[in-house]
Amino acid sequence: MDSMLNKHGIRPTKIRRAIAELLFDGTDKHVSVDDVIDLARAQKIKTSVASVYNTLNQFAVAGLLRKVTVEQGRAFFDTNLSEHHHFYFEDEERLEDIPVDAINISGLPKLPKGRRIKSIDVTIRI
Amino acid sequence: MDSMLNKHGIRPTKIRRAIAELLFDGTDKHVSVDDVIDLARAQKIKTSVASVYNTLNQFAVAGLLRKVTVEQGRAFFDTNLSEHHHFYFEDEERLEDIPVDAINISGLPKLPKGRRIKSIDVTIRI
DNA sequence: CTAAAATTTAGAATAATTCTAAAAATTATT
DNA sequence: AATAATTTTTAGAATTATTCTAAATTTTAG
Repeated sequence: MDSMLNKHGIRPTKIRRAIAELLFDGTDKHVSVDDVIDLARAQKIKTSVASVYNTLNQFAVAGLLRKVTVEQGRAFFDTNLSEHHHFYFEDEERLEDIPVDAINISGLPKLPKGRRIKSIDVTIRI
Repeated sequence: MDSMLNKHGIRPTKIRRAIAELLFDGTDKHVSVDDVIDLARAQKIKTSVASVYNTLNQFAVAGLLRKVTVEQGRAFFDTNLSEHHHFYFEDEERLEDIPVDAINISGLPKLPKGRRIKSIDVTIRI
């Protein structure tokens, strides 16, 4: 786990390691800040709201998580870093991955001068 | 303007008419709540923050506006109701339309049981 | 082992939005 | 038109998610 953090330029500390272990267990997840606070509490990890925010945002900036915004208000953090899309279940306020090859996108528009693509987000609201 | 509101099941009142006139002038716009408050102030329309929120949300539910969420925090309301996609200029916090035929999407994934598509949102962050 | 630097934290601050309940406007009824 | 009933608007309080602050703690470096 430390080498994973190091590889992304993040110093492994106790809470970063603990949160990384909650999240990177090999399964794809879409967690909110509250989800992580609950998970941490369940594992008796003593931490603070501010630290969870700090850590998740650091992970996102470092490329360990993908931040997904589908609604004003709550942000989700996605542990699946490979290219993919999302279903958003509006009534359940829940995301689900769509494999990249389930949607075929071709012919991107020309970009405004001096711009490059940071990401392409496809969300199907259902 | 009244007939437009009536057609969408919205009773035309003074502020609804005033906000509708600010927004539906034939040009496509992406406005935030603050933008509308500023526009209204510039036109000497006397209204309140709560009313702008109420009105924009009513318009969105009624299908007169499309609510677009690209960042946690601020919501945008899009006056372009025809099918299209968006560039999001992250540094400027600004949206720009992408014509529907500039991106070719084919082969949608199968939906979970009992679900139907409410919308497909494609955002290219640049 | 100690000093310096970085991280964590509790609680305050902020920002966008929603809620509340009273006032005003609109619509319906006489 | 006058009055009653209903709907809308509003100011300000409340809520929610998030960020900030500055002190305490942990981690790293010497």
